[in-house]
Amino acid sequence: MAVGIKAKAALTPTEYAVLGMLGDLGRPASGYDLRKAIDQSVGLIWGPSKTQLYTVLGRLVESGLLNRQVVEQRERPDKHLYEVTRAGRSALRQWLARDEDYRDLQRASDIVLLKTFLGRQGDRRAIVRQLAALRDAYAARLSTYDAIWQRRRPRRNDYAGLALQFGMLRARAAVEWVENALHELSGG
Amino acid sequence: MAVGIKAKAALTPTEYAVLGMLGDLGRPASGYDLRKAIDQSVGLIWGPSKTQLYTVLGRLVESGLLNRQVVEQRERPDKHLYEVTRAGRSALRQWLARDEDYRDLQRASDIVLLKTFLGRQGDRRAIVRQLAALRDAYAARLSTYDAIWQRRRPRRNDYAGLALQFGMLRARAAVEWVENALHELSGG
DNA sequence: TCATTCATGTAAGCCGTTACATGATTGT
DNA sequence: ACAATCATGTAACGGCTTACATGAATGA
Repeated sequence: MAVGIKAKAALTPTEYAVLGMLGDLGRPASGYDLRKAIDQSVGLIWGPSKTQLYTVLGRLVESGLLNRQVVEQRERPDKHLYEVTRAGRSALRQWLARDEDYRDLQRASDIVLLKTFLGRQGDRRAIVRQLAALRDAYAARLSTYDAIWQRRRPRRNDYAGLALQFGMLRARAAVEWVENALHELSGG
Repeated sequence: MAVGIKAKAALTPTEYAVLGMLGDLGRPASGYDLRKAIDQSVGLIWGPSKTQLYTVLGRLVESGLLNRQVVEQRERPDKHLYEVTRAGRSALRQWLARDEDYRDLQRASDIVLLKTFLGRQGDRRAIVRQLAALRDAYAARLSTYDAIWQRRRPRRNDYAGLALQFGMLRARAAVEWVENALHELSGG
């Protein structure tokens, strides 16, 4: 066992996103670099604010999931280069394989999407399993929506009805996407 | 001006959700009642946890947006009945009419959806305006996605590509829904 | 006998946002 | 002369989650 390192049971999704993004880059990067990389890719799915990024990097170093090298610079603040440790890769892989709680569907969906984005760093079957679970959860949600939709009487300017439709559309889009993703990942 | 009441500049979306839900019910309700009502309706869009609900109700009373009556009960904890005040209705109407920041699209989208749900308590044109803005923001996001999609080379097990597709699907679904909603609200 | 309904909260803790701080170099 | 790029953070604040607490009545 390693000494002097606090291994937390689980990290926040933001921490995994940062860890995963650094792993995806495949080379050491500074917070500054990382931020730019994130903005152009995962950022659309999951992104910490600028200051959060630095805080998170610090936390990950403390947990032993990242290595930090300090590169001294003249006339500039020192640059910190971060690299994923073996423990970091292991933690990421475990998280990628761990099932989510699908009762908070919005949250679960965001997380599974993030996991999919980082999927090549983990076990394909685990991702597939979670995608299937996500599909089922959305399907269940869809029938909930349908039930509500049925026992609703039509009215003019039906704001609540419109909001409901949005939920249904979203759920349907999610199911479609998952079906397709499963096909790509199982067949390919 | 009212005395002894702290009027905050703006509330959190959660607070507006609670305020709006209570307004939507149209009758005084306890936290307990409210929670059940929320679970079956807005809950799918926006829902505070159980304890948050009580905290929020307290805050809204302090701000003068809700009235609280205590109903004494034997053998049970006293029941607190909440009712929206005139100031509360006014605050809700102002929020429903206020434009959002669409740079955080996920957030903006959730909020506009919530506003749509509560729309009948506000000015229809303001809702329409915000829906139009949301559509534009999603359209912009779509072209961002398209640009990224174009300059991406095909590969096997393209996890990142799958995640990207999800974003695109979602964005397209959102645009479609908004178009339809605008049609319903403008035409009706 | 055990879970559910009714009915409310407090306490602890933490993640994340916003504002503030520094400062040289390079391009317009 | 001004903005952007590079490069890092701290401080304050606050909302939200999770765990804990109480307790009678009712139905399976």
